[in-house]
Amino acid sequence: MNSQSEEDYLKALYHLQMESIRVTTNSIADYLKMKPSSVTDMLKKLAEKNYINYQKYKGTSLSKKGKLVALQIIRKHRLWETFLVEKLGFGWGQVHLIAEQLEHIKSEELIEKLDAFLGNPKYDPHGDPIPNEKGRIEKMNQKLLIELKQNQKGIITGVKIGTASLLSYLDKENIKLGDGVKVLEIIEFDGTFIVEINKRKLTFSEKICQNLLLETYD
Amino acid sequence: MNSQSEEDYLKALYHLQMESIRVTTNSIADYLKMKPSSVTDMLKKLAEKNYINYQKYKGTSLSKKGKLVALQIIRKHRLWETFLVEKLGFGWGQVHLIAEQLEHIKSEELIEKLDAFLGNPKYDPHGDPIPNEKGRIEKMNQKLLIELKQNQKGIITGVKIGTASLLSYLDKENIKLGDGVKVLEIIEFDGTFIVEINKRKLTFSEKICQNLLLETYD
DNA sequence: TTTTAAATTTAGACTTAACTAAAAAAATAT
DNA sequence: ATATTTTTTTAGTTAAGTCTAAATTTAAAA
Repeated sequence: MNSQSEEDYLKALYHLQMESIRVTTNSIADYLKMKPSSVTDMLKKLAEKNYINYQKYKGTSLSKKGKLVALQIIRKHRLWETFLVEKLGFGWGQVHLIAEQLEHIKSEELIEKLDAFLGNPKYDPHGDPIPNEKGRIEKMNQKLLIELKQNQKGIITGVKIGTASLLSYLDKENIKLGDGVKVLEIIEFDGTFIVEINKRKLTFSEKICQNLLLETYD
Repeated sequence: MNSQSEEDYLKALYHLQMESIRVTTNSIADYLKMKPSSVTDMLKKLAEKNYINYQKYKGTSLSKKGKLVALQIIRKHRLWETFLVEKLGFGWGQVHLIAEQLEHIKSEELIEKLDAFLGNPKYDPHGDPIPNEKGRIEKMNQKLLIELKQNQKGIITGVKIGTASLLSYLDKENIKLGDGVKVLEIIEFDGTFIVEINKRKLTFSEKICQNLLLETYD
């Protein structure tokens, strides 16, 4: 059985590995808001348990075993987020901290029953894919809004970075996952997009377009 | 903010206080499967925080403040148990250990939304009352089956002690909360009850009758 | 009432997971 | 190629929550 702390490290490792294969001690410390010396201690422990490949001064990567554990925690996190939004009516932005706690609850059966209760969802409320019990993730054909050309269409599937301020802006404008988007016009001068969502005409800054993920038909 | 361990002690104190007002160090140690010396340490800490009234060698009782915290944890525990049984389809007997973990999740909003989602239930799947946000518990007029006379009727509301073997027996016989019971006959020799439940005639040993709680009409 | 037994507390040790400060290794700049 | 800076590790400390063993207090028995 793994401690909460061990699970947090494995999850962090997984996320940091998305960016670069070799993960440094400092980047983990940054991510988890801890001191590098604490990270070193834990890395030794995780290496001992064969969850990571670790060599002094050389950085770290998840082993197959460690990656599986990380994906199972991410699975739990995303299923709980889905529950909180779909069933309890929380907003996009409010669920992360709670799911961060719930993901550590120990019970295989619980998570499989929760999965079934939610209808075996493939994606969480932020549009991130939910790994299956074996850690498999289904990738989808996603693009950022900013990559689209005039008159192209897509369906909102998530955000690139789930900043609270972005999520609350989307909430306020009543924009949800699954909403269809059509690019009406792109203003060359400043990269602003004029789009249509739910029959409403909206103006998105370049920064917003860099953060909205869409599934496109192409 | 209270630690998980502190919460466990407060909850234990509450349950032990149902039996006798002064709770002894050893009884707590027994209940929590810890050593008495560990209990003493924690009692000092809880006294420091004004959650309990504690005098060396004299036993303990919950303060008003401590009782409220205990009741809020019990509230969470019972709401989660209700969720697990009603929504996820767990059986009576399987939910305790999972709820024991879930009860420590920190979020006022979560628990209020969960409560609403469940339809503000008054009783959990074991028939135990669910305290409200302020720690108020509604008592009901409950009797043990063994207290009934011939021809009296009642509705099953819970069990006195939720032993796994009793719960699984009830599951097997397909006996659920809310089922009506009528006492057809009491065998004087060994205290066996012949009862009718869902139009079926069943024989209950004295021991079972000592553990089945009913709401009666009198 | 004195002795013995049981309950409780104290004292000191251990584990986990954090920390600070200093040493060592690696990377970068001159 | 050497000096300097940055990164990483080591060594030692701390806090929470547990433990064992010994000491103390209270309760029960002779």
